[in-house]
This record gives sequence, C-alpha cells and structure tokens, in this order.
Amino acid sequence: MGRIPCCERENVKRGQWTPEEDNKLASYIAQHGTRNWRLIPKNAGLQRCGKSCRLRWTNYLRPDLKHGQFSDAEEHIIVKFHSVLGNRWSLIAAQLPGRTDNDVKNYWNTKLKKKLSGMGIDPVTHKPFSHLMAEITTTLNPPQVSHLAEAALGCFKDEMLHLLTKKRVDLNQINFSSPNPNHNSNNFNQTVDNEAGKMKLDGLENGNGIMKLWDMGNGFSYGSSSSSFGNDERNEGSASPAVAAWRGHGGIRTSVAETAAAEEEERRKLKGEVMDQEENGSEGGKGDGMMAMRRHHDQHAFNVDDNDLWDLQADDLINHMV
DNA sequence: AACGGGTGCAACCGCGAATCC
DNA sequence: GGGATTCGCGGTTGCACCCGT
Repeated sequence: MGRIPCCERENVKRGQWTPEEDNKLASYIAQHGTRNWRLIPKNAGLQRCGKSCRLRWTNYLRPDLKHGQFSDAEEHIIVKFHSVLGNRWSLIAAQLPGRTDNDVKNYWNTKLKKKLSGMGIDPVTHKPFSHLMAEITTTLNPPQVSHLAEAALGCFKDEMLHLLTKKRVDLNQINFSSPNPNHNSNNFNQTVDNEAGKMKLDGLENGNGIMKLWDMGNGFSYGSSSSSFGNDERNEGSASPAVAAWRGHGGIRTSVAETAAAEEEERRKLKGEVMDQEENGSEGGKGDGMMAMRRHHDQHAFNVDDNDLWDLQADDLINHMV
C-alpha cells in the first residue's frame, strides 16, 4: 500500500523557487491568508504542492522573517535552549523573533555544533568531553571503561585533529597560561590515563599545552574573539557544574559524578515541566511551556551552581510562544 | 583557468499529531 | 469512534557558492 502522497507528483514542480513563483504565492497569501495549503497552489496558479508552498512561505517569504547573520545574543539563546530542549527547533526558534526552525537547525548543524566540539563540549549533552569520560569511568566496570573510553577518545581525537589540521591553528597565538592555579593542562590526559589506563592523545599531549584549545577554564571563551557564549563579566568564576568539576582538582571522579547527577536531574525536571505544559495544552497552549520555564528559572531552580552557559537568565526568554 | 573539497542554505521527505467529517 | 486529511516538525539531501591548490 504505502503512504498516500501529499500531492500529485505529476505536474508538480520541485526545486528552487523562482521570483515569479514567490510573487504569486506571496500575493495570494496576502489576499487570502494561509487557510488551506492544499488549495493554495491551485488557486494561486502554482505548479507546486501545498507542502512546498507552506515551506517556502514559512521559511522564506513571511514578511516578519529576519535574514542574515545570527547575532551573538541569538547564538547564546540557541545554545542555552538546546542544552535544555535538545533538537526541538521550533521551540528554540520561538525564542528568536524572525528566525525559523529551519534557520536555527541549519545554524546549529553548520556552525554551533562545530564550535562546541572545538571547545571540547559535546554538542549533544552540552557537557565537556572530559566530563563524559569521567562519567564513563564512574558508571562502568574497568573492562567496559577501557573499551568504551578508547572508542570515544578515538572519535574525540579525530575531531580535534580534524579541527587542528583544517584550521591551521597557530600554537604561538594561543594563550596557554592557566587561569586556575589548580588547573593542570594535562588534566584530561591524566584522568584518562588514570581511569582508562591506556589512552593517550598522541600528538595532542605535548608540552605546548594544546589541550588549552578546549579549556573552558576562563569563562568558556571561544577561540574566536568575534563570538562567545557569555564570556563577559557574568562569567567570571562561574562555570557549569561539570566545568567547575573539570577545572578543579584531581577529585574529578566524585565531584563530576555528583554534579552531573544533580545537573541531569535539574534538566530532566525542567524539560519535563516544559513538555507537561505543552501536553496539557491548557489555555495558553505552547507558550505555557516557556512560561513554566521562566517561572522555574525565576526560582533559580535550574541554577545548580551559578552556571552561565547552562543557565537560563529570566531575561533570555524574550519571545513567548503563541 | 580548472578542479575538487568544504560550507551554508533552501528544499524535500517521512512521520506523528491534530483536525475534520 | 474511526478513517481521511491536513499540518508541523525534525532529519536529510541537493545544489550553488567559495576557497585553496
């Protein structure tokens, strides 16, 4: 049987939209609105399927859309919300006036994901890779740890080597001084060596301290001065629980595990609250979820450890969904 | 100038949810 | 209540453009 196609495949144009098609669609919608997408292409004289028209309108033609570069503030919001909501692009986009879920998704996939990876932060969990490694060592038995960590490190190493070789990082330009006297730039290697017993980041562990490339010790600064996630004064002395633990001493094993659990619990609660509000579908509809998030944040419930990157400041919730 | 790889963005696909009848 | 239809979302693909060789 199979699925019924959303439209007749014959006589339906695909691919790039022409200015004429854009004009037809825009003028039709300006007159008649977007009531029934299936009828719109017919009535507007377009050889497109309704779905294609809807996409074109919502992602490109809508007059309230913002085109062009994402600002630092927008970046910041995306990262923060992604850490809580995951790939819920429509929810994230709702916080960015004039941006579509497609915009946000594309921006995440092409830029932010790489940025976070380059910082040594796992873009999926928003935790430092070192943190994840520590978690692995606390939850698995030694033989499992060894194999899993080796595999994970292989990926991480590949990623970093890729970044290093592609971007031609000038090591002389990198400030290797550690802002934290307790922080050892070989911390990650040591941890790995101690816990997994055998991993080494060949080529990355030399005395040049290349590990600083993903050192979040100084307020999560990105390598590029043009972009940052909260590397201003608010960030002084504030890092995520994970980073705080990572930054610190050799106690990474226990402190990371504890803070990670607390952080995970907080995220779970917050996310659950957002979802519950959405699912309940009470008067406010989708917006209630974000309102819940705001309320929640106002109570500092998400503020596990005065964390900047992961925290949602109340003012960050700039656009309530409707 | 030609080529190849990388990147970014627009568009498509398929699924599940919501709505209609 | 249940099938049909429509809509919205997230993942993926295709392609134009850019840049280095």
